[in-house]
Amino acid sequence: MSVVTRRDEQAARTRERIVEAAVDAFAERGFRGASTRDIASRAGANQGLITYHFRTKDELWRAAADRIFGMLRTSLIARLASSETEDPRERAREQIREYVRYAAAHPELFRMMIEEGKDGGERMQWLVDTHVRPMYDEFVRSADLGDGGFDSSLLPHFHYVLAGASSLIFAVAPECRRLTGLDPETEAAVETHAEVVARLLVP
Amino acid sequence: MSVVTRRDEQAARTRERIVEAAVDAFAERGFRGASTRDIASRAGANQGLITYHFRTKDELWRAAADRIFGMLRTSLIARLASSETEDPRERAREQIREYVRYAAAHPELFRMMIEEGKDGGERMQWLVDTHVRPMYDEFVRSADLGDGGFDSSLLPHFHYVLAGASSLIFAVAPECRRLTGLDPETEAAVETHAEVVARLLVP
DNA sequence: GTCTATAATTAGATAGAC
DNA sequence: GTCTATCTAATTATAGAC
Repeated sequence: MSVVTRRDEQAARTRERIVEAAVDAFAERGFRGASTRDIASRAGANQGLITYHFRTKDELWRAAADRIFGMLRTSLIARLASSETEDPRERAREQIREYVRYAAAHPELFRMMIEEGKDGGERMQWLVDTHVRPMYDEFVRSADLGDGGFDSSLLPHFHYVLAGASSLIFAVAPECRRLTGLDPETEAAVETHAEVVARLLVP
Repeated sequence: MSVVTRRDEQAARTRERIVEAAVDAFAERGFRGASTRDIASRAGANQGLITYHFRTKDELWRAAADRIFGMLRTSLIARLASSETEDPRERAREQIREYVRYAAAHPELFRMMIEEGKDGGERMQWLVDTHVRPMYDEFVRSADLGDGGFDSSLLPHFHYVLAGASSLIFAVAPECRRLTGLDPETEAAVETHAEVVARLLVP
């Protein structure tokens, strides 16, 4: 049947570069603000290639979203498996710390959630159904186990408290630097933020 | 000198309508995503009028930002003055609840902070210097007084934890509805969220 | 002051050479 | 596969009639 040629590999690499450039561009400027010409330029490729590999800007956006959320999922799963402590509260804290560390390393995710979540458009619906709901279900499950189960009607509130408290400082890192003088992207700041959030949510 | 004519009043009302439409449009779509034609259309006015009243899209954006942050400031000051409890911790909680209520009523503010704070552009710098820093200074002052003063290097973290935890659920209300079934814009949900945030931050 | 008409850019998508 | 050239539509800002 099909044979993987050198040309196929080169094309796959080009496609990858475009997706990575798209992740950055969409996170920085949003769907409308990012232009396919700019994305192609960042990837060192031609604008026509975007049409060739992805057909439309919308499909390119979906490929970028797949990449962002796929990375989060594998990262969280890896850490969950390697947890060593027995105390359920300390385990919950470590999970929160890991979530904060990911938010620091990948502010794109939070920016994309805000960008699309604020309106009820098709991209938001696709994002929720495809990527956010599986993660939210996991959050609900671990919250139920971890704390002996509190009023489940509070879970949506806790979810958005956790997400907002963990991510905002990294999503607006340039603002944080100018406003407070603190660079939230240093490792020390990330660990401090992780500890603050973990201790507030699991006292 | 100058006399306020009926025509002046009409012009002032037109200007106001344009500013209000701009607040909505910029919050929904960001600076790039919002078009002056759309803003004029929402205001029931002509696109040429934006140039007449504001010269550029950038100046219109500044007028919209002035309006958003001006409303927050007057709202918070009014509530601070009317506080009745003596217990400093309960006073701090009431302040947080009021912040959450404002975030619920005006998700535009949070959306604008994210939209501009994520890059280091001129609009972010103007926004921080003009509107955010005075509010942050007030936050630092009241945090020092309220809790007998903790490590001040943690203040930036607490600030962004408070802002993110309070605002995210309302900033992405359509997503919240689809993901969890909860409509965060109902009064009951707002009060629940206010209580959750206040109790987490001031146990 | 408010409007219409339009100039100058820039966008996403297409066609076709190589 | 990758590129250049181009089409159509939408953008901000301007010019000028009323």
